[in-house]
Amino acid sequence: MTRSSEAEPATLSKGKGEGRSAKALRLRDPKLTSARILAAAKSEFARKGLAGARVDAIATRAKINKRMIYHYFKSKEELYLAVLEEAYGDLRRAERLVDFAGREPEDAFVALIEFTWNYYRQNPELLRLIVTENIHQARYLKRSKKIREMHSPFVALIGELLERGVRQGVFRDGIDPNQLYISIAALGFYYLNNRWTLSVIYGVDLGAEPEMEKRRVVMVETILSYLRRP
Amino acid sequence: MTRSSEAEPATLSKGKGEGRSAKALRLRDPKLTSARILAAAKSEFARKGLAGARVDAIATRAKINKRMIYHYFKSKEELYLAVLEEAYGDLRRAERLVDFAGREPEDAFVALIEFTWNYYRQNPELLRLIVTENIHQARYLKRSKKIREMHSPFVALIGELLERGVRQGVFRDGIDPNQLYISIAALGFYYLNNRWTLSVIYGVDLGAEPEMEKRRVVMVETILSYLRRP
DNA sequence: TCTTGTAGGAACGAACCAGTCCGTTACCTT
DNA sequence: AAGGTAACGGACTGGTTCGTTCCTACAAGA
Repeated sequence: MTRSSEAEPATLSKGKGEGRSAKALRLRDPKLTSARILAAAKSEFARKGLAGARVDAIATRAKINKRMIYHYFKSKEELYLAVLEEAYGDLRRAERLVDFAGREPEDAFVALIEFTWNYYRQNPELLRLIVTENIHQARYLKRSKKIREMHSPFVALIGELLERGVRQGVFRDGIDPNQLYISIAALGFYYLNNRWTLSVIYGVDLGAEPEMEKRRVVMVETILSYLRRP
Repeated sequence: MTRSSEAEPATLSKGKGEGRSAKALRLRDPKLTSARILAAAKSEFARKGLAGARVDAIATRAKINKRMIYHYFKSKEELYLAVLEEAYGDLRRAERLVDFAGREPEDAFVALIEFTWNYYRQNPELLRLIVTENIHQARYLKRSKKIREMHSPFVALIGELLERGVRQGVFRDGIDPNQLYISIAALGFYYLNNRWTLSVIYGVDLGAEPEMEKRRVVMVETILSYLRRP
């Protein structure tokens, strides 16, 4: 019953150091194991919510023993919080990578809106997790210290862009950056998250590409109209 | 008929030696009982989601025996669907009661936006239920025949208002009523539902009145800017 | 060499929980 | 007035689920 089992565990090369060389096939890989648990948990929690998620299902999906979940994360709830933190962290990291240098305010806003839209589209699990956490009135997120440190770079950026736009005479004055960012998020988030019930009510598949594309255009136009000086 | 229902059943005290005498005291009241179950279930499902809700908790809250839940509704899931249908029905009924007669297009839109905002504020449970149902990708709503018949009167109204506004030269052309209604809903829905996590992230209580009022103003201004001819 | 951390398997137990059995009683119809 | 049915209740059950326990094994760093 030797454990030659599957192919190699992909040797998650996470850095440069890597002094061990020869032993390519890692039988024990704490980072990989906990990463696998996290990935499986993310999927399960996003799909079923906190109460609906099954720890056994996460173990099966991660192809590890359930015991390992309690080894790395103390409880179902701590695992859930870890998943949340990771998902938010990924978003913030992606936001920081967008390059707005040298763009005029209006162009920058278009890029910002489209980044948000695309990120939401490509990361449906993040949206589900946020929604789940709001059902719990952010009870778990409140516990997290990491989250509070993870400010979005977009809010400050929006502040700067608004200022420049006003100085250039293209944007109206007195817009609140926080509220604006919420509006941008809202127009995409609501659509993507609620498209299931909306599709039933309207009798249209809002997840289909033509409808999705329409939404992107409406989002951009709505925000730009609001920004422009009347 | 002499359906004298409505009368107060209230007294559930059966230990009393009080003779039966007056027939006013109803011990059995199917309508009231199932209404109580529905109300309790609405609260429980909204708070905990479908998986998180406990049938026993619903029974306790409704002050009835759990057996009655299965008497009136066949299962937890059917009860959940009944709750959803009722919540949607209430919304549609309220929408139909708004009077837009004689208003100019722009005023009518303001009224429509504010109605939506106020209704969402006053019915947080509806939002939670919708969110829960979307986690399930509208699996239960799809089963419902009632829902498909419950078209919102607002979509047709928006179509008319847009047309009149365009004819009057105050609105821009080519706006999609469906997308517009989604935008209006989105700006309020997202804020109210996600204010828990957003408050943690921003470090501000977005549920406080000054912030809520700011939101209302932003909503109206955003939509009107989009409507107005550039 | 020894210690600690990583890993798997199997099964348990206690709590929990949706749904049912079985019996009783109020109310309506005839 | 009788009889049937719908409304109700207490207690229970069979299955599930989180978290644990006991056991074995081995990898790697000290």
